Amino acid sequence: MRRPAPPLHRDDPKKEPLVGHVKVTREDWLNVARDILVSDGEAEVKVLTISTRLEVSRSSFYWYFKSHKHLLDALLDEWENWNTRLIREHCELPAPTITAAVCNFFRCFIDPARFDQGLDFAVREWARRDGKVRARIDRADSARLKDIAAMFARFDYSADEADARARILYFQQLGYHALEQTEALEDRMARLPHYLLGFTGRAHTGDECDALNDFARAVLAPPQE
Amino acid sequence: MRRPAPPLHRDDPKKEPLVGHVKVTREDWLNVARDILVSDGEAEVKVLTISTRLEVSRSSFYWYFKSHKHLLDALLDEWENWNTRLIREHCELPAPTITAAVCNFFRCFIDPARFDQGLDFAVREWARRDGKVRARIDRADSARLKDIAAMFARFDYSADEADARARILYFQQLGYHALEQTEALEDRMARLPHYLLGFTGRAHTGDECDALNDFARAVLAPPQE
DNA sequence: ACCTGTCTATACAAAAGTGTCCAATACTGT
DNA sequence: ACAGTATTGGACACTTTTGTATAGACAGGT
Repeated sequence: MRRPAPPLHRDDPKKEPLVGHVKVTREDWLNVARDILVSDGEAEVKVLTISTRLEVSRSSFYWYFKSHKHLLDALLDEWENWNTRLIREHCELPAPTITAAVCNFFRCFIDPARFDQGLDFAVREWARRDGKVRARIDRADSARLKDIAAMFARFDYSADEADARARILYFQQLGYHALEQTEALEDRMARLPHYLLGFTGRAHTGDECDALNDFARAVLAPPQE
Repeated sequence: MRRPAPPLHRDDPKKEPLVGHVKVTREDWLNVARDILVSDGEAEVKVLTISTRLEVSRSSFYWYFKSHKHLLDALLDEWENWNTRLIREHCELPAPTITAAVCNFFRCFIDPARFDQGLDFAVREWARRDGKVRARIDRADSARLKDIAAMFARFDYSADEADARARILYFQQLGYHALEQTEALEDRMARLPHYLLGFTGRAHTGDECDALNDFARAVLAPPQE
């Protein structure tokens, strides 16, 4: 049914003879794919779009990646390894006080060369329509919370207290929206000690606006009785 | 080039004769489309998907909507009218004090039957890859901020102070992520008075963790000098 | 000069999605 | 029951996108 392709000739003399043409690598495909993922979302990560931006033929893609799905998997691997490892490293930095340690944690997010917030949010959005991605997000969140809790535990907070403060810090960083999308995390937030609930934004029933007063105090101060 | 379709017969006796078959309306198409928009994002709002869920033929769609694009436009109109009007109405509710008025504002978001946060975020995500949607989001944000500022102004805050507090309240409600996606709003946040910047999360450079202490005080208290 | 492995281009196939046409069907009023 | 209108289904055309087959181009070693 399928005829063999006719012989091909590079018969367009106007076309650059590839002199000085920088070779496209697997990394290039990944980088452009990641850019599109962050700026336009997973649905826009298309083989044709990337190949056009790289100015190579679409089919070259299949030399580097088995399929479109394998590219997306590679992006996910990259994201999970990089972002989660960065948080762990920042949490493990030596610090004289818990306040200094929390500041180290913040620095991880402030420097765009470190933690890639855009990528993290893009993956979170992706997870909304893909259960497997959601599972990886949840796993990554668990790992990160564990690392942050370990940071508090180094300064003699009890396991429970360290855990609660880790959730608050992480939530504050991700913002309300990320939490909305991550049911597993949301469930954990719902079980926070009552006196720490105020500034999570969940306790704003109208009578408790004042509860927001306690952000830094609640995170850094010793536990109440 | 196109042959006329052969005559058709409903020749499958197993098929329900549509007795008791509730007629599908334009509203039904819109409702399912909105559900998919909220749960899976704009890219998944497809004619075939909706028609399958409604258990009608795909082509029936074109009786109610001129095209796929017209459906998306209708969803956008719905969103803009409903959510923005709700915020205005809550801001205009009579209240004895500014604290009570802010609590009214919060109620709008707490009750899921009122403001549809999921829809708002879905539209914000959509806006990331569509300039026209972004323009409508920005217009809606401006209108909402104006309404919130008017609420503060009713309690004798100056125009500038009312405006600053409106931005803080609205930002707190949308969360960090929504702000990230809305350049116009972000630009306005950057021009807030310095003494109100602390708890926006933008000032966490490490030395200023304590600045978060002032949430309710900054929003509700009289201006500092 | 020739071979070999690596990368790229063209052609083809197939699937999914949108939009159009028209006949079939359901509903409404008489 | 009948006619006319509103709504739906089936076939088709077109586009976008993924995936496959195979030949061409190129660089380095022999």
